[in-house]
Amino acid sequence: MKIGELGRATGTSVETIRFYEAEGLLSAPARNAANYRVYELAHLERLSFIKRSRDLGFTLDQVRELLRLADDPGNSCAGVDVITARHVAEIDRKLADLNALRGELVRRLDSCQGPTIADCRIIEALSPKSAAE
Amino acid sequence: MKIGELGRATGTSVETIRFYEAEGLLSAPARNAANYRVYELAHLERLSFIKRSRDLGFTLDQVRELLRLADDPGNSCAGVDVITARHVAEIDRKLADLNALRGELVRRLDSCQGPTIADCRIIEALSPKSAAE
DNA sequence: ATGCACCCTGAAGTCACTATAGGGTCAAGC
DNA sequence: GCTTGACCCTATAGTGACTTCAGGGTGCAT
Repeated sequence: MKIGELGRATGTSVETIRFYEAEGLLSAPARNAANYRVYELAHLERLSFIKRSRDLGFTLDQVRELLRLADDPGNSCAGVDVITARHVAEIDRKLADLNALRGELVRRLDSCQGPTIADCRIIEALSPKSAAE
Repeated sequence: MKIGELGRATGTSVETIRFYEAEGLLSAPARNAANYRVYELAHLERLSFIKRSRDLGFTLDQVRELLRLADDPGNSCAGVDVITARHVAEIDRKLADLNALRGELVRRLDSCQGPTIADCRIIEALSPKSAAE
């Protein structure tokens, strides 16, 4: 399996796969006569794991840790739980921030009536002279 | 007003102010005999505008555009509305993504029962052999 | 032999800062 | 007059997770 196939199979770009190899997340595969990377099933599985973790928003450092934990089936599950719970807490923080942001923006959009900048409530809200806080 | 005062007045770090100057967002102020930057009220107002916009999640490119629009009071307000509406749409996308993510993570956390990795539902969900999709 | 899709390396660019190294300035206190 | 400390300066590199670019090699079909 060449790098392009692996990319298509996992939904990862070729550049990203090479990047993961350089980062030590994915082990360097064998090379054929033309110096092309040749991947085995184990690589596909590993990269799928990485892709899923990234899609769930884990950082590369967290993925590294999850891989380390997953590699030993005797390990306690607690480490995984901790990483996941911490990640959920982080997401909750981001959700709260974004919701607050959205509220402010929509409020400003709704109040914008005049046709020119001089009457624009959004610009007005951003400008220091009308500072509301 | 020196750079440190300006920073305290706007809640911006000294490094960030110099960065904004290098980026062309904030015009270069006069210098005193010691080559220190000396800021006027106009700089404070401009930087406040930038800070507010950034706090609302606009990118520096969007801030640049907002500043350009705000500079001419005769401009149509429509441009500002478009930038803001686009930004709200972007936030909505992020909110949906984060909510979906959170749901998946919590579902996995809740279902994690066994004490070791071998029984861990989170690792299982990340591993390709149990691919659910 | 020519085109095209694919592969390779190494380096630089992205975003919005943050940090670091190595220095100069200024007022207060000894 | 000398030191201490807070402040200021420039230039450069680092962050995360890639992406893009420059400049080339490979493999197969036409």
